[in-house]
Amino acid sequence: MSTEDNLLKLVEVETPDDQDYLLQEQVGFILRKAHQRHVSIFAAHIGDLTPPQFAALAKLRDVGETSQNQLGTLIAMDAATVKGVIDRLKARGLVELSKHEVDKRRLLVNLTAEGRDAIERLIPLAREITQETLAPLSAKEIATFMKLLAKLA
Amino acid sequence: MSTEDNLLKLVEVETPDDQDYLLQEQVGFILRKAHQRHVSIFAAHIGDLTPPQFAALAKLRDVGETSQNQLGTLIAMDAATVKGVIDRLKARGLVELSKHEVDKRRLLVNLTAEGRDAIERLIPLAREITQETLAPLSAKEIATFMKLLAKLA
DNA sequence: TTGATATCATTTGCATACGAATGAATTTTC
DNA sequence: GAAAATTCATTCGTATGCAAATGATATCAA
Repeated sequence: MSTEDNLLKLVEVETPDDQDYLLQEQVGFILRKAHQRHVSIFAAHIGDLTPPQFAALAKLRDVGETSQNQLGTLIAMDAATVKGVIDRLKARGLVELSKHEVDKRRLLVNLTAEGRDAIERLIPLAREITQETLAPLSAKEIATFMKLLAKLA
Repeated sequence: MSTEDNLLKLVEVETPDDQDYLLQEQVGFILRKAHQRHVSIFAAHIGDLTPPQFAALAKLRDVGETSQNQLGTLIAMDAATVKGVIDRLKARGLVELSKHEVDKRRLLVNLTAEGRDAIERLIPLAREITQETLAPLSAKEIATFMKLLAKLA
């Protein structure tokens, strides 16, 4: 290999050609597709609730009554988004709202009896959703993948 | 360990307790967060274009003129979604639309000169976005993660 | 104590994302 | 070649998702 060839190769390594950019190989693009697939699997198992709605119910079950904002933090939703989700759950009678006695800014959210029934009933289906989402991977691959995915989230 | 303990353990393995369900450990939830983080990184590098808009431009650069539907397939967007994306790109003069001469159903989409300039200019930034998204992982971990993620998408 | 800051919630505006319904054009099938 | 099925695109309705602006309340600091 000539000196010029080596120089060319060096340049190539440090400033990749635009031809090299393949959308289908970028993390962001594949991440978006993987998420889409999961949402689709979710909808096939749980038709009458969205993943964010489910997340709100599941988290309320874990922590009990909290403020709307705090719930948003726990399920990674900003204030504007969580409001819409809670509004819809309230309209369906799955959660109830009340005012914080001391701090009048806070809007407390809690499961209703019906909401509690719903989330208990749905958790087994959620397990299936997780399983089906991970079905293309072996048990060992799942462990590896979850560890790395967690680092990126 | 007593026979009863063993029985209990067996039952537990096959029908996990609802207490075991932790939202923060479910693929779907973490996938959503990882995607959110990526979008946030994207926005920090490329403020005037969204990831779907970028995907449309990048794919048009790869394949040249295509129908709107075909483009949607290539970038994993349904017909309704891709229409909105293309409408906005058209309004900004980055793509142009024309009718297919033979098949009158099809709406052809292509980059304008400005659109081509834009995508060429943005690709280096997109490389940085990919790098920053994957920054929490080592080179070896990146290879493993991308392989497994691709299986899920 | 009051003035500055921070927090909680709401609203508006914009951009995906997708199911379902519709209409137009093409292809398949018999 | 006509009927049936398919494909392409649009529209509508609903649901995230987030930035930015606003208002109410709470906390901090001088």
